[in-house]
Amino acid sequence: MPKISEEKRQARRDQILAASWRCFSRRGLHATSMEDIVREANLSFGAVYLYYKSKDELILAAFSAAFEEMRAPLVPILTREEAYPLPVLVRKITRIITLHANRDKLNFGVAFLMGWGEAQFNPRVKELVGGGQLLYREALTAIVHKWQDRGDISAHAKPAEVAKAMLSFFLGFIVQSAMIGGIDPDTAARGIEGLISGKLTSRR
Amino acid sequence: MPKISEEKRQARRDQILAASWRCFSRRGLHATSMEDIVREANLSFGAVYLYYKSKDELILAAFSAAFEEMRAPLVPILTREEAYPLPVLVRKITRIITLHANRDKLNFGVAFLMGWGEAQFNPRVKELVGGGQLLYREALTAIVHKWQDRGDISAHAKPAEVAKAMLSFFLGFIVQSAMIGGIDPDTAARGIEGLISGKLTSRR
Amino acid sequence: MPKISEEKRQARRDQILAASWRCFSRRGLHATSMEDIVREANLSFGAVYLYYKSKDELILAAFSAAFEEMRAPLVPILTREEAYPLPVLVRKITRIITLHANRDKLNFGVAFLMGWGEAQFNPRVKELVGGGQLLYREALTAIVHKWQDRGDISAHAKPAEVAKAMLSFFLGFIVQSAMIGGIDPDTAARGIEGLISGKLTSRR
Amino acid sequence: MPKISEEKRQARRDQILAASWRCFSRRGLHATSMEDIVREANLSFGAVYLYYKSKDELILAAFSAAFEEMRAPLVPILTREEAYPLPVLVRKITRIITLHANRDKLNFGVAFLMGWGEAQFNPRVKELVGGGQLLYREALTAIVHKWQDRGDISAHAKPAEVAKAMLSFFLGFIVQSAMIGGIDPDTAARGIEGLISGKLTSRR
DNA sequence: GATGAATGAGTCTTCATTCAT
DNA sequence: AATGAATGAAGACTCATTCAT
Repeated sequence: MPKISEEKRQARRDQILAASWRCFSRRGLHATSMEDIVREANLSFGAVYLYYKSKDELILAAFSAAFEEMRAPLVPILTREEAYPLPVLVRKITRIITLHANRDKLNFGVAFLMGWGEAQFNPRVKELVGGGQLLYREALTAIVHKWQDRGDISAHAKPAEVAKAMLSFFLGFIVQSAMIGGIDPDTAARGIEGLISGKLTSRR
Repeated sequence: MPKISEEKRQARRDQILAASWRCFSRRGLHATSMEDIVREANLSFGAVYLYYKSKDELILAAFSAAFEEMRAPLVPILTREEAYPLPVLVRKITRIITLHANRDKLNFGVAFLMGWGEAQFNPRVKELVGGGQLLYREALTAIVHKWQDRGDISAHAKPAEVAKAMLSFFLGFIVQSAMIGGIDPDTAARGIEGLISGKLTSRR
Repeated sequence: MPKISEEKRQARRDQILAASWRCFSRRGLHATSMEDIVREANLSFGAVYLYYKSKDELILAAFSAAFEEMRAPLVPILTREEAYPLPVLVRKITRIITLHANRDKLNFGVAFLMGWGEAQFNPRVKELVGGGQLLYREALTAIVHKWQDRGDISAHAKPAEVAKAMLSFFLGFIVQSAMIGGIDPDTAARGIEGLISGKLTSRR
Repeated sequence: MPKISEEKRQARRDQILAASWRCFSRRGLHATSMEDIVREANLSFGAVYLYYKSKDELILAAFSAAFEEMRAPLVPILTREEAYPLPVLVRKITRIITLHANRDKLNFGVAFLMGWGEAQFNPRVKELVGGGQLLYREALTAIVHKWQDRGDISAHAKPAEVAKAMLSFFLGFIVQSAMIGGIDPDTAARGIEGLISGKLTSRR
């Protein structure tokens, strides 16, 4: 059987994935039918099923690609030898999130919330997305360590806990952007800056 | 006149809503069929449709009730005359979120992500949930004002921006809890405390 | 059991029938639900079923009453001692049909076609309506006899056949009025007059 | 490329339409379920919906085809250069109606009344069927003109009115045949002949 | 490799009728 | 007599997936 060349094959997969995202971001996962995708990709049912063996497979591949794409530009920021100070970090990361959410003229912000919603009842998506979040959490923990070493934050703070707080902040930025808007990288950075500007610390 | 009493009627509505939530939190919105709900409520199709005129109506009512239930205990905390200091506020709010997410032996944490996912393509749910978030944002803005008045945070910070940062944090707490866990009210409070413990304010 | 008085009972039946016709003529037989009728009559399900034991019963009663109502004014015209000449007869009968079709501000013309359509698969309605038509045919036959006796038409014509032709004409008047309009009693009378104005008779 | 050929496609549509008519003429429009049609056509639900996108579409297509089929043999008779005399015209037209009503071993006479009944509350069917009737009316008007030119009927008669009277007669023939019978092309022709055999013209 | 017609279980929803009160 | 909440079978339609060509 004269198999198609590997590049051709990958190109087809990409074409299908791209079409899928256009559909998914337009109508949502469940409202998108395989027919929608087939049409959007200008392909046939048979062709799509040749490359992805089920709709679930396609959904998984779509989220995998999407989160992978966003991970790429984040890595250098998160692993930078000299950790960025908090407000800078916030601005840089939220900017990447925002860029990613609006790439390709797509309303891609929905993708995150769509993915999290799907993850609640789709173990494979949950593992995929959750796995990514765990990695971000670790990267943030490393940053907090550097801050502590550098004396930027209290030596008593537990890096893992601070990282969790930070991760929350970034995830929430995504939710807030998609749900009610009114927040952008600069706003977020200044907001965080304001938050840490005082000494509310203890008193409790 | 066997016209049912208003209480009886409300009881039925509650019964159906409760059954719906059991189904929704078990299988998700779209994977739950009307038949699932009908069975779970020990009722007939006709009876359910007597109280809610469509599945969409039921979904909307379900989210409306759920968010309302959480709003109730949140209000006194957010509107307290003397604003709580940040870490205390964080602990109190995240505790309510956590309690709410685990009430009735339900895995209710999924409800939030489910709702946000649904909201992306369901305008009525979006309005409902988004409207709630806007109110929380305003309440948080008022708190930041009090902090500023009290000298807890810099007079230069814009309350609206700080509130947005805080709202992000709470929303992200929900995401993180549901997706990867490892975070609880105490962890969150200490994490935030650690974050503001330094003087990273930097001029970038 | 203190049965309701007979008049009261009849009044209720009439009230239900009137409501039914309002619904039927608005939406058609099948698109009208029992609930529509119940609401239109300002009654309860139980009440309606107390007087008519099924929707079919109600449909039958409705047609029965409707055709009865139209039969009343037709009888004196059809049984008049001295038979009206054809154009006069046509004008009088079509006028009654038209009046009947528009009584009570109802678009009642639909009732005929509705009834005939229903009759095709509802034997009881067919018998009811068909029975009426047979009677009209007989009455028309008697008229033709008088015409023949009087010398108005050829002695060779068979009265039964001429009556059938006339009945066709009246039934078709109903169809044409309801479907495309453009015909009224005067038009019909003049049309028939024109038709018989020549001597196309034979030649064949 | 297994894209089905246009003939194959048309054959399938015809197969479905034929099955539909068998069902419709057996049980009526509303009593026929899509499942009935699916079974009668020996196809699957999906297949039927592949060719007709809703039951309404199918109903419309069915009537469209049915009325088209009858229109074909009627046209040459109605547009004949030398207009047939009335009794001949009546015999020829009613014969076609009768043939059409009994084609394919179907009780197809019901189709007309079914269609008119449906038309009362189905605008698209009304337009379809009504449009056809208007065309027949015009064709009949043209015939009456020829009769007048030829001196067959009075020059004072208005052709349009006479045509309306004639159309009524044909439509009524359909009703009478389906409802009570006892009428056939010969009877109809002789009946009309008898009707015009006199000089009832009278001035009322 | 590629096609798209075909499948049929599953979805939401309606509605005539009943019956406890 | 009268009420209207409740029933549940039946209806129209969708859509992920397969497979003959």
